Amino acid sequence: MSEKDDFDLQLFLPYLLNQAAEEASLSFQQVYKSRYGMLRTEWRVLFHLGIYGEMTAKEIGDRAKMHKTKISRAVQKLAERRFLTRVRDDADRRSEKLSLTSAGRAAYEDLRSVAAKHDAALTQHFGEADVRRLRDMLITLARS
Amino acid sequence: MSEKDDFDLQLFLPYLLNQAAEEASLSFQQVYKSRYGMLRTEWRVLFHLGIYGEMTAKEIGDRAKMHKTKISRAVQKLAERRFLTRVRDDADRRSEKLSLTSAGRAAYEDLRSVAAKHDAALTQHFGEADVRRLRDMLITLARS
DNA sequence: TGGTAATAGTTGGTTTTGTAACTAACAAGC
DNA sequence: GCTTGTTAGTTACAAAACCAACTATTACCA
Repeated sequence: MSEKDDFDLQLFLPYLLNQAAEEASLSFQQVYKSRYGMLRTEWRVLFHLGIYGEMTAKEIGDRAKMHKTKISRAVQKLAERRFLTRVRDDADRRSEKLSLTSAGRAAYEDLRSVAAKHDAALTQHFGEADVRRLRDMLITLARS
Repeated sequence: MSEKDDFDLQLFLPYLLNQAAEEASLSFQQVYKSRYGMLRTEWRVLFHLGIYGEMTAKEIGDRAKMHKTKISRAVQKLAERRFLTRVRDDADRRSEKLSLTSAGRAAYEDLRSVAAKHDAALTQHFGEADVRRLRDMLITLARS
């Protein structure tokens, strides 16, 4: 029928955020998928180790708000591909210290530069102040 | 290792958008899931029909950028629950005109009011101009 | 200490998604 | 009309996510 409802789905923040997130992730996804056969959780783990150095699965999960089963499987994949090594933590033998191998670091550095370029491309049409404000608001929304 | 990398993952737009989208969707998700046992694709289809009235699966998919298999499954679920009816289109007998039943409309109206309140809650800490600019930028990102 | 509870991480089974092939209907050119 | 190509929607199989139960270890505390 043609009577249009007044609710604007396109402006509903959860919907809009999702559409933007999906679109924004697409081109980067193609790179880490085609170049390294990675999934989203895997590049995220890779990046955490690349950026922060040695971490445990728990620490990564806390920081990225990802469930431990996702992390566990991503770590397995990355370990199989020799992108990271796992060393039992002597201070707490339940957990393992994860860190990148040189192959892992090379992959990270490659993807990091792709990510930086991609981010710049995404924001190039906006003013600098707007982009700063956008990120601020997104951070606030992500924390709430 | 403790040398911190300079790349800031928390500011990387695809990552940040995803975190914000997930967080922002959470409370609304709890409602449509607990109250109607729906999945994301299902409330989206419901909303499209609620807002725009009679549509075909194709039209919904185009507008929401969702794959036709997702739509097909969501439509099946909603039809089983008697939230919508499917009438073969005589002008093009491959497709079906979908529209909400009164039960479907009631569910839509209920969720629409939840959505509106939720959206207001999400944006309440920002200024009006900022929210407008945020939505504009997200729309741009979603389209690119 | 010893016993209970909490935590790090893994595994198994179910649900959901993604992909490709399929059916039925339409379209266009000859 | 007939052939070839396209499109709407479904289905089947594979990949991935989700959730709950499990092991091993540590923490708490009487």
